[in-house]
Amino acid sequence: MTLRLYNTLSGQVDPVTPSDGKELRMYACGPTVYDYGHIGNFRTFLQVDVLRRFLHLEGMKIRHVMNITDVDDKIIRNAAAAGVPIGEYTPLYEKAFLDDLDSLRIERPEILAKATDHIPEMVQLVERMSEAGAAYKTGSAEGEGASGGSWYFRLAAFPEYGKLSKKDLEGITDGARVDVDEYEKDSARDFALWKATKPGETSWETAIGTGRPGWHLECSAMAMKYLGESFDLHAGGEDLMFPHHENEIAQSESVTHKPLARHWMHVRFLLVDGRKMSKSEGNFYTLRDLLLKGYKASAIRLALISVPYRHQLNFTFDGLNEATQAISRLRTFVDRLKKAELSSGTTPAMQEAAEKAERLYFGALENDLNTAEARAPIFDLVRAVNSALDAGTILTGDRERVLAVLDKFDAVFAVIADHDAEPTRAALTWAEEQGILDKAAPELLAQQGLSDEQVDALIAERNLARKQRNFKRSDEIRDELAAKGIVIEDAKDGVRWKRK
RNA sequence: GCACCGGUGGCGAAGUGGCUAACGCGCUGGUCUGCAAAACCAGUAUUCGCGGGUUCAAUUCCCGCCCGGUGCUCCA
Repeated sequence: MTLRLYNTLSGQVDPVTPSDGKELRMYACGPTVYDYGHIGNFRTFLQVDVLRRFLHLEGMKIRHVMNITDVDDKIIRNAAAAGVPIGEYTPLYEKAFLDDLDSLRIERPEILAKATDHIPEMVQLVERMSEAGAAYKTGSAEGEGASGGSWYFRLAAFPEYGKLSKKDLEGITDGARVDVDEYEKDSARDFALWKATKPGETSWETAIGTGRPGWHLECSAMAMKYLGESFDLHAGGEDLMFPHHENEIAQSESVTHKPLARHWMHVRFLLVDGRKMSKSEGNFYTLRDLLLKGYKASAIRLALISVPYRHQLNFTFDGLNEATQAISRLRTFVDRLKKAELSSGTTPAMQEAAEKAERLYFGALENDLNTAEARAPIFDLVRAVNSALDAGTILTGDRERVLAVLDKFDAVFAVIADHDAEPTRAALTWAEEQGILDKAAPELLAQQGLSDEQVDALIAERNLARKQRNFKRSDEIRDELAAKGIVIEDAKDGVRWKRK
């Protein structure tokens, strides 16, 4: 009954447990808010969401910290290009990021920590590293009252460097592909902790000089502030393993001499159409791009979580369509089951089917979050129950049991309960504000323009036509609605419709 | 170049040293329907990149090759 998760540090699948026996303390690297998030970003955040949702489902308490990097080179560059200070530039993208999390039903971490709110903690950490002989300052302005000068981490002071990514430092020659002595580093591989700034650049005046933090510093400082010097789990995209996480370890452990995190989880990158996603390849998609193309947030979520986190996911529009259909099947099923008229009682067959599905579902997720395997028993159950509904061999107690299993599925997958209207509407509103409404799918716009009342009116007209056996007119109406993304189902107990 | 991951039906994707190789999507036929849709049933991989080896037995282990991807540099 415990999640076992691959641990990059140990190289094996280890149980995930809170070291204090009460609350799991985890840190997951968040975004740099300089642009809108793309599906690659969200695959990682989504898989971390699957992790935390499953831990919750298994009854674990979590304290999850995520950083928001709101100062770095790209932000400074983009803000300068836009002609605004970074403090005016980043809030826009920070809000966009949080809105996108909501769209994808990614639960908010307990603590969101912004880099610029934690400069004192970072400065303090540099001071501790300096005392430990792991950090040094360079630059011509060195000396009393010096404001310039950058701080670097002295790799030579941390022999364990490379233990996470299993890199052999011996094999990496100094200066091989590193900027050569840009700031007079002792060793070319030493990394920046604190960057000296030129006059006019964004900077903070601190005890260690005037400048701005290096990227790796914030995560060490904030993780330790909120989670302690040693915590349970640290997660992020595979690219962060080296150098980012390796550097976090070096910064923290060189002063604490304790493992920063016991367990390290890394989410694999995705491909798009079989290639690495990049703007130059033309296969680069933000969440908003996809919503405007008419894909539902739930379908995007399912497509991005259905391949286990340690496997490369090949993202395609076929895959998105598949996810759309799969969700439709699940929602149609739940709807049907809830509305079915059943007699009271339970049947052994249904109870057993539900029990089996639940057992296999939990087993698959406990085994390194195998989301692909976890889906299978749920669909098996859906088929079995649909069959029973057809045959009339299911009772009210069975329904309760089956719905309870589906709830546990949705507690992690979060795709059955329909929250799709709002993200789509928000994306359209945003597109309008940006003046890019022409990028939206025509069907989407048509559907938005059709109110429930209008649909009901057309369906009433169609019902009348059908009663008069005027099938030509009734089919016309059905086609008309279909063109606007409305699907009609003539069931025994009446007509149902839904927005596609 | 060095290192790592993967190649399973039309597509996506699990899985295991030996029962009929999950599940989803798609497609074909049937039931139901005015026709559809939904749902159910049946069919859809004599076979798991190629070659060799280990084994009573390999898709699953080992070796080689081919192909795809990734890391070694900012990147989720």
